[in-house]
Amino acid sequence: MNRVTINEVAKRAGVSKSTVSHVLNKTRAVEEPTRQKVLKAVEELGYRPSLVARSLKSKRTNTAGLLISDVSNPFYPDVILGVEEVAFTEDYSIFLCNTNYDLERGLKLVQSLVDKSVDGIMFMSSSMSMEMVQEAVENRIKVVVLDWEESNLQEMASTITINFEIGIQQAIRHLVESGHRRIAHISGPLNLWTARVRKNAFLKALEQSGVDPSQAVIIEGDLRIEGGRKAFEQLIKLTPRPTAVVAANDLTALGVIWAARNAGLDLPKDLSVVGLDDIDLASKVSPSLSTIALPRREIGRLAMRTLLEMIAQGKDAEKSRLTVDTTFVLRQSTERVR
Amino acid sequence: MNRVTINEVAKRAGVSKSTVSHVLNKTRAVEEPTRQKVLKAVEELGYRPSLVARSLKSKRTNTAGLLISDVSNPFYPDVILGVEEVAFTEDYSIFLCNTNYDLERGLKLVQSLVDKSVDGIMFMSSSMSMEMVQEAVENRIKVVVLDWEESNLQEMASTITINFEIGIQQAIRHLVESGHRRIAHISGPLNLWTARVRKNAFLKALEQSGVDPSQAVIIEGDLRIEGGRKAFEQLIKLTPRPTAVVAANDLTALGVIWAARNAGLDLPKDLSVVGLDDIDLASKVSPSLSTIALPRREIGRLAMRTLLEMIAQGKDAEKSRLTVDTTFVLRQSTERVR
DNA sequence: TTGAAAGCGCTAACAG
DNA sequence: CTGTTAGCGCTTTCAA
Repeated sequence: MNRVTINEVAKRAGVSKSTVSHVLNKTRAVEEPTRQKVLKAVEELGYRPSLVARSLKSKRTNTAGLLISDVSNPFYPDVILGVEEVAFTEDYSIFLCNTNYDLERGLKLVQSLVDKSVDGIMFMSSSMSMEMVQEAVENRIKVVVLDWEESNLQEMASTITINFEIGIQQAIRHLVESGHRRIAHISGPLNLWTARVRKNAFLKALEQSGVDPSQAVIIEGDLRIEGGRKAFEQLIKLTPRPTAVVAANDLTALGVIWAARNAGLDLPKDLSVVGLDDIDLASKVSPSLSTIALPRREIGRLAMRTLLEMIAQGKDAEKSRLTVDTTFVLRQSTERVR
Repeated sequence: MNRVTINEVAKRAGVSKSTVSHVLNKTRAVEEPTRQKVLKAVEELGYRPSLVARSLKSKRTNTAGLLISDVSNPFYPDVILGVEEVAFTEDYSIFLCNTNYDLERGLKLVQSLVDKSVDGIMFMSSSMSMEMVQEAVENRIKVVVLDWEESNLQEMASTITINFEIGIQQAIRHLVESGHRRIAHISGPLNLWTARVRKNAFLKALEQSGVDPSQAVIIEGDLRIEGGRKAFEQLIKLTPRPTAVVAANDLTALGVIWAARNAGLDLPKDLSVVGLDDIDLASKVSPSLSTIALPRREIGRLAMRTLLEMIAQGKDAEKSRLTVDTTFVLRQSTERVR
């Protein structure tokens, strides 16, 4: 009734347990007859090696942590699927951790992953601190960080950077070509690095399209629907009112759209809205959302692949610098200004 | 640079490692001065016990698996949050596994969880097999199953059952009172137990509201948007055409709504649609979706709590039978028939 | 009140 | 080619 161990297999096969270990791991040559005896015993007893025992010895657990802000943020599910897709092929299991946008909670989660000796951690929460990364690295845990930058991060972790500039540029160019001049931006919380990056890309894109960025309206949101709603309340009071708004993510954009509709505006006639992320929903709401798409699933795959490479390299694994591009997707929430 | 072990702590504190272990786990009385020495050494060295070593001895890993169909199905994120909420308080980490609606993949994932000696598994995928449950139970792993029933499941696992009848009844009653008589149902794949349960609840509710269930139209969907679209294609061809449809889940309902809109129907005037799940989206699309709500987050909490109880009880833990209720939520996708 | 020592189930270096 | 043995880092008897 108890889990069968390597000893019982060895006994049944009439060999030593090291032989059993070796045939199972193909780690040294074994005479065919002996091999067969072992395999037979394994089969008959239904033996499955205990990974925790193996981990104690080998210092590898075949597990990795994935730290995200909040699964119910539609940005993440596809990323998770990408991670799992490659994890599965390598027999890795993924600990999913939601920081709930809370730094303290995030740190506790990381510590718990460290205690469990995961082989690596993918940091994808927007709430990040160097402390978390250090905690991992000091314990020889490989780290991949999505879309974050800090002076001394580079030497500790691989990074995946999202090139927002390119997609945002396309979006702004489209808006300007459609006659928009007063274009507002609803950013994420500006204490987040990634929010600042997007904001700066926005300003830069304005300039490149010949619009004076110093006049641009920036409203700080929270990357959620509610923030979009609130931002709209401010937006509506401005004179002259912006004719277009580029939000830091799709949820914010949807918040704007729904608030605008509640306020009796006719979208996109009265206001053009651009999101960012291209979550599933974006193509399905009405009006469908023009947005800046990013390859979420591919990001997940890349992150896990990168982690596996670092793990395979061991000790002083190289840190890779990856970049993924974004693209403007034109739908119905943007229109030529009248 | 290497992880510090209990031995180094013992040496530094000038005590035996068993003493260190005991003060850390408060598992036997220790003289205050000795205790302080140990604590000091722990502090100075930044010692953190290795959970994998501990697990090898104690047979508990403080990890659990959560098997779902697919994170990008909006039913799951809230459930996950509920699970994690209680897991976090007990220092449990959760392996998230997506079966992708694939039985074979599901079994492999379960085996991998078994190999990693998780303390428990929560089965919440719609693609289930007894083989998976057995695989877990045979290895003394505690099991909680959501919304599934099989003759011999009861003795192996705790179950959480969703009482669909109550919510579906409310929905049907509302439709009938609004004048609907030709009410169709788009079910999930009828090889799934839970799809059959909902279908039967639908038929029963019709009868209770005085509509002949033998005349009812049932179309099989796939619990996804695409299935809803396809079902609509069939629906539209029927004469007489149903005036209302109750879908097996919200995604299906949305598929119907969007297909109907594409086909030029005016909703809800031309067709009343009821979903099931009350995903976030339901309240936000237009027209907003009348639906049968279920307490997703609470389900997650309950599942994890149940699992923890079983784990705490050990050996012959009691299996609990829980039920959660559903409720009809009236929004704009249903209307009085004309 | 504390320590020594025997494992938990594996892997791998060493010997034969 | 195979077996013996020494750990991995803990917990927990058993003795002192």
